[in-house]
Amino acid sequence: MASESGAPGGDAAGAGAPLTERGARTRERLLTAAREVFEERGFLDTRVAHITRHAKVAYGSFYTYFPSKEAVFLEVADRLFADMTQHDLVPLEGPSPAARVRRANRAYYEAYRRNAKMMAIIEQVSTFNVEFQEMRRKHRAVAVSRSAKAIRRWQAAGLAPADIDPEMASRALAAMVDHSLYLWLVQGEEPDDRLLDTLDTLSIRALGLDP
Amino acid sequence: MASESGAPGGDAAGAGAPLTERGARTRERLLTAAREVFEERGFLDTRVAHITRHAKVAYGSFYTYFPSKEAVFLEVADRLFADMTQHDLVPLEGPSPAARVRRANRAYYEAYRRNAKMMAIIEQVSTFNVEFQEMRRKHRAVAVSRSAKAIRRWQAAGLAPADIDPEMASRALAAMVDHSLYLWLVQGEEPDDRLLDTLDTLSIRALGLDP
Amino acid sequence: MASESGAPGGDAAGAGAPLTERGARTRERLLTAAREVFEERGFLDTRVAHITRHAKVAYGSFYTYFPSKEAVFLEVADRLFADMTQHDLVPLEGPSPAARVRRANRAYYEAYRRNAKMMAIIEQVSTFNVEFQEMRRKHRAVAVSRSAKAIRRWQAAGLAPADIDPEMASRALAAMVDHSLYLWLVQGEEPDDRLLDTLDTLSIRALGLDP
Amino acid sequence: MASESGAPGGDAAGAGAPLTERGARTRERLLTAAREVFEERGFLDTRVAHITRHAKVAYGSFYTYFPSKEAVFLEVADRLFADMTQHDLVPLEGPSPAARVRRANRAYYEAYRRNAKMMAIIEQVSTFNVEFQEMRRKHRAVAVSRSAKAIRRWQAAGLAPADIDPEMASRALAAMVDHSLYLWLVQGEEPDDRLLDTLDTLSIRALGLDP
DNA sequence: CATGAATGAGAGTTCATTCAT
DNA sequence: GATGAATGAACTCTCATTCAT
Repeated sequence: MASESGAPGGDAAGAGAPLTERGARTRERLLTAAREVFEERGFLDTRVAHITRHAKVAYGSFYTYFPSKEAVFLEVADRLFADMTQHDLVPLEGPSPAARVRRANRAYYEAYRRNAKMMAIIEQVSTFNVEFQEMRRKHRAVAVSRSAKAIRRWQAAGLAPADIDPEMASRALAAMVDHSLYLWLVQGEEPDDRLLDTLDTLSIRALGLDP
Repeated sequence: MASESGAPGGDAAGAGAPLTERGARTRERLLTAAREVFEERGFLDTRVAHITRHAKVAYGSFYTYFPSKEAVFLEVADRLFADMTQHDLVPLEGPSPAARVRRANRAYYEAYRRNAKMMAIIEQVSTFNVEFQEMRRKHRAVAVSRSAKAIRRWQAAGLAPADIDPEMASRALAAMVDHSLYLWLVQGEEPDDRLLDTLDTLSIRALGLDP
Repeated sequence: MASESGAPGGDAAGAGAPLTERGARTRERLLTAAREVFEERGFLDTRVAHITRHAKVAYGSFYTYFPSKEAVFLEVADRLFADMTQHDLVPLEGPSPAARVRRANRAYYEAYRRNAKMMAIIEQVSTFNVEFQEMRRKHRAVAVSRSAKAIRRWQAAGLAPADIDPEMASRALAAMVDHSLYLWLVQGEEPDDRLLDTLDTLSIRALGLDP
Repeated sequence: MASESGAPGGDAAGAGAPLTERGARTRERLLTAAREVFEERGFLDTRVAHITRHAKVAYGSFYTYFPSKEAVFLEVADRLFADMTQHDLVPLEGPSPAARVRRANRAYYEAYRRNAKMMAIIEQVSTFNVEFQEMRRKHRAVAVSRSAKAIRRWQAAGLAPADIDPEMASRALAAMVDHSLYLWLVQGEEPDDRLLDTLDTLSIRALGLDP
């Protein structure tokens, strides 16, 4: 599956990976073009012809590298998720739980803003493509369980109240941040920069952390 | 708003409201069938033929009452929103802010569960239909401003901390509840009934209410 | 055939003629509306619904009086031809052949102008409806043979050169007048009132008449 | 003008000019088939499927080269007009005005007879397609102004009476010839070879030329 | 007679995918 | 590999005509 093989050379696409230098370049051009076109028109309104035209590649060449429109999208999304979860790799150790919540929220916000257009399309595809839903579910699960682990640690250290369910709380708060950003940055809900502060404050209060 | 233009009596282009009893029945059959088919297959995979077959009317009869697939959907969604927001009309006066938050969350949950399948489709359509996005935005705005007003009242009464932005907080918490239910009831995220309690607890804590 | 039964009460339409006073009025309303709508939108773009709406009559009532869209059109055209050929009945005796040519041309022009919109539609229908072509052919034949007879008389009286074929000449000159008016009044060819004088002059010269 | 936008090389919306030899052949097959089918069934009764079947190509291939039925028709008509006006390029210098009128009439007659079936369809389309009306108007204007210039020259040389309006006269006579041929060759008016001679004679007499 | 709903055979157009060169 | 033509199953919407009330 694409989520396991983000790097070129994997067998994500189902079509033979390019062996030559030239092939690799063409494939790359198609991927870049695909992302740009998807962002511009959405998945549904994107035609394979749009992608090849944008990539300045022959129509037929598309199918040399990708077995279908879904396949390119999956790979584009894969790269995006790599970018989105990169911040998680940053050492989460820091001065205080509250500070770390704030930092994580901001990092996610930055990543979201950077990829807002694709996030919109990802949301779109998630509504009808089961394979893709599964991919998202996995990504979410990883993030949620990481947060849950942190909460559990804080509870053990007496920094967070014990009556909170770590899994459920991280699921709910992730949903809050994620969807708030979606409504703001994708659906164009009236922008308001107080929102970010509010998300921090609510998260911290909800978890009973010392601000 | 859709409830004014989509309802019988409007003069949507090319389709008219039925003038006879019989026509009204056919229209109703189509609406019911439409909802059932949409729930079954999603908006994109629904064909007008599916709807008419399900309603046991001729293909062409569909266009006697609706100018397009989008139009029936809008009307189906309109009815759904009416049902979803009905609970808001319940008097919000109650024993305590925390109790009222719980009650509102539960009411929303019940409504969501009742309409989960359609909510999925509504999410789908929202990702590509601008007109429909606007309709949802308005519904959200109404709900959010109502919650904000409540928060403001509680702040004035000293029942909630003053440093919370009522608008932003209600936006964020609505997003939390809404999206958590979406991931659970629509996307099939591993079900867990602790989630509901967690949503209540987090909401109440986040708002600094006395549990 | 419609051309033989222009008056209500004939069996032109194939549907029973109206027996009651009320029926006659409805039928009349439909005929008037039909003409107006045909003139406005052309035959092809006219829908039966347009006609009934315009006549403020129920959709189904149309088929009480006319078996098809073609049938109303035929009857509308029939009335029009009656108006167009009325002027032929005016005694053609006059001071001189040239004067009579002029008078006939002007009379035709007046009639054409009066009915220009319908003439356009008639031309349209003639291009695909064989039955209708035949109707027009008959009308033309009558007019042409009448003119031919006049030319023959003038030849016998020494007022026109004998080397002209009366039938062919009247066919050709009728075509000239008819089509010139068509291009002018229907196709919107740059209007020019010198055209009428030219038609007279050319007709008279072509027939070798003393102006 | 159609000859600029309809011809290969234009970028008519949705359809492109073939880039390969093979594509050019397919396009040509479609054009030929289109003309044959149009002649056989008329514009209105022609289906795209008829054309593709006749050309032995897949249904969809039609839309590789033409954006619509109208578009092929425009291009077929364009080619026809090129053929119809070819004779105008023949040097008009000749023994006498009368002889040149005769020659022009005969050349037009030959062209008309060669293309009679398509002329019928062109007439049909002209009655409802505005774009196409404009195209015909332009072609007519060119032909008429050329004749008018000749008449003017003859008047200057004293070969034609000065009281004739050259523009109007050439419009009227063109209408006469055109429509007479139309009624004969298209509408199947009783054929008569005296008609051609009569058209010559009337034209010459009408213009006051020395036979 | 009047009314308006019901019918369903088309027709044009799209576009992912396959294939020939 | 690259190129672009070829394919044809869908799908939506129209509208003359028929029918039930």
